[in-house]
Amino acid sequence: MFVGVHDRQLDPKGRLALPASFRPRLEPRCFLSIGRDKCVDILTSEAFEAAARESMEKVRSGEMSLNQQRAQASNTFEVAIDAQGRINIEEKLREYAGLTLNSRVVVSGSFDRVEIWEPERHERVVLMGIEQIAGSGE
Amino acid sequence: MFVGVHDRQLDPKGRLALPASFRPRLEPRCFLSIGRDKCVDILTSEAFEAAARESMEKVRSGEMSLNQQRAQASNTFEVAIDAQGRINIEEKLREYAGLTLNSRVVVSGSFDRVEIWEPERHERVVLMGIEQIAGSGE
DNA sequence: ACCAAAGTGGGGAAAAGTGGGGATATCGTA
DNA sequence: TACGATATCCCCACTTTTCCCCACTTTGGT
Repeated sequence: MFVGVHDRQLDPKGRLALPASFRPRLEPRCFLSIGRDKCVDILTSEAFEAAARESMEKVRSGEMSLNQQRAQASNTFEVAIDAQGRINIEEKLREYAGLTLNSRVVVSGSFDRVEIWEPERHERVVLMGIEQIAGSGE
Repeated sequence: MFVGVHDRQLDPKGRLALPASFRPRLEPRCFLSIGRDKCVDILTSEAFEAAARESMEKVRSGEMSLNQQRAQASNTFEVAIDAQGRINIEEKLREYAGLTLNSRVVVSGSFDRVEIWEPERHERVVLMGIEQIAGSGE
């Protein structure tokens, strides 16, 4: 399970150093995709394979449209992890999540996957989540 | 699995450089065919063989007409990949998908196959797919 | 205070993408 | 059948991008 948040610098070349504790499960390669609420998802190879198979099965059975499969596949990128534990984040994904070169980003564990966030956006969604947790006890 | 989108130039001779990450699975030769929604499908030899066998089986069992098989076969072309990783796209397929010589095209992974699109058309189908994904969560 | 590990930045080599020239094959026509 | 025109394929060359490697800085632990 992936947990915890980590502040990171997105370097001028679009590279991001993964938290050391996440690396063993993501190496040697992982999959980046657009996540819900404008973040970038990092999936392990296993998780991606399972998701892709599930989609193809749903298309075959008519539960999912071909365009949905196309959207999912064209917004997913296979990336290698370099010797320093970094990945490249494609321009398309950076744009989707509002990530700027040469600035701070938040890398956040979310149990079954890792998410990359623009810091302010992340703070907002976490605050909303905390309020819901606190409120639910009353 | 094939994932990701890649912008490419269709050169004056009708040649298209395949994304390097797709090549190992498509070499030394692959099959081009008319795809759904006016795109060109690229199939691996294995995927093509499987599709052809399935069609023949369906014709035998009466699920598919002989004319459908004829249409499928006559719109499929076996193509070689040159030393630079490029394929030739037949005029017939270019016309079907609205691809123009000397202009940009989109090469898009779709898990089990690769698709070649006229850029605007591709953007439209992906947007439709995203809307359907977003809508299905409610 | 030192050492080890993690994070950050940049330069250079290698690969990917793109365009074009020329040899070879194919077809039509004289 | 010979010839010319056309198309196809193969190879070479240039440009751009990517990625691999090295090195410095920072952090945390002993």
